[in-house]
Amino acid sequence: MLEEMHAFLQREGFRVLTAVTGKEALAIARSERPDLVVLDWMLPEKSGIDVCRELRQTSNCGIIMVTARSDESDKIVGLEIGADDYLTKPFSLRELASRLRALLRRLRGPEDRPTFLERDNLIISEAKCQVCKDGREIQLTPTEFKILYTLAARPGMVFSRLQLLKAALADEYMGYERTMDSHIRNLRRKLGDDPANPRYIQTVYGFGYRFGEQS
Amino acid sequence: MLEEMHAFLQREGFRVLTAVTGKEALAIARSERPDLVVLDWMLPEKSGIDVCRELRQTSNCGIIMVTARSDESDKIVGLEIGADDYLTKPFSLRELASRLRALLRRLRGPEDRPTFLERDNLIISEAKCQVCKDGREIQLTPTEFKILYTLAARPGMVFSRLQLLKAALADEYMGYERTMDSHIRNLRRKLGDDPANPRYIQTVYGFGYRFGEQS
DNA sequence: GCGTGACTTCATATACTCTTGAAGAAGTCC
DNA sequence: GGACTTCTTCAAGAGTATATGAAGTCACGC
Repeated sequence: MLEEMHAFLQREGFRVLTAVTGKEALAIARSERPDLVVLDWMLPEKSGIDVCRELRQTSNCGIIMVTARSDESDKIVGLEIGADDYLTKPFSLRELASRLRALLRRLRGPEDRPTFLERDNLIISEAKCQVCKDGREIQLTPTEFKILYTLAARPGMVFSRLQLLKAALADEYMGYERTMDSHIRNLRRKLGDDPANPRYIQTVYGFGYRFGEQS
Repeated sequence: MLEEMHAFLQREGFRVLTAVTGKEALAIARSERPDLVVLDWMLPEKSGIDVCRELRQTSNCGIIMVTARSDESDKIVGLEIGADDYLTKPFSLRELASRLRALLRRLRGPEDRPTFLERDNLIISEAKCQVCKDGREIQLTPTEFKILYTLAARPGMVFSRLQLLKAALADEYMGYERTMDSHIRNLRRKLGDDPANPRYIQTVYGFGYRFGEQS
């Protein structure tokens, strides 16, 4: 079964390493640092559960447990102990591959941002670098766009002026912090935001700015 | 079944919102931005698959599909389209809860450091620079916020006035120590803390202040 | 070159926060 | 209870942060 799985996953485009015992698995995981681990519950020398627990102490990799034990309580133990998914034999290899890909997507997750954000009556499209309000396009400069996108990606979260400048321009930006005030002013004007009571870009005195959470 | 699930997950500590149609689900997801979505394949008006696809365009939330269709190809479609997990009916609610928790663990990501503190009926969010009591936001000044955060990060630990001033303002603060008394007074007033018998910010005579331990 | 648009800086007005000290209340110790 | 220390309260002035308009710098295409 191990060989079958190895061959199939390799054909699906994964780079696969295998181990026969729990000890071996841990050793390989430590040296090779895989993105994903497929773990059988029943292993010689060390149970899959123990391997899972030990792995979790040093690694954030995705773990899918695979086993013949279909008891509900076993599944729950596996999941609570740190596994991301739990498959009961028999299962299809294609399903395993799909679950691995889904998990991988999640692991890589936070980086790949959605291609557009919809907030209130604004649509912010990263792919097109364009912003629409009520269906009408608003012309923004590149810097303004990046600032707005950074803010709108996490509504309610407060960003300092420096954080925003670093996000919008170079990461090593070392200029005048008040520059951000000007960009914010221009953004608010273009978005039709009332500075006294802003709907989109709100000032957080002493900290910076945030994108307003709609209620 | 919807009601049963709602009740069970609520008992497990999740805050649950429900929708009966796909359209409704999308509307709620957009306005409430849930961390997790449990999605049935068969929905009136819009299929779970469509909802999943649309959700993924704007949201990075965890999605578990739940369905009576146990076809391998259905599972694979669901997973490839953006769902994180796929459960076939009948399934146990306890397993669902475990899978939700596993997914949540993954969503919250590698930075295991929580960005907010929850004390008693207060929620102190560092990312949002905002404090809520009983769900209502309390407006604090930057200094007040930093003092409260410092205290609440270590309940029961006593901080001297100077320590708190250095934490909240510059580390080289060299002013009048009694300044802290004013900030504490303002904080207690805003938090609704009775100075004679404070619940949150307690005076330690001769030493300083501490955040009250609750248990 | 010159004009244009994008970004930055500056000066000023305005808004908000922090600090201060003194008086009185509360706590501690003998 | 008395003497002493420490804490709370208060309001006004000093101090700091933000908004805004205008002007300066820079790169790019014509």
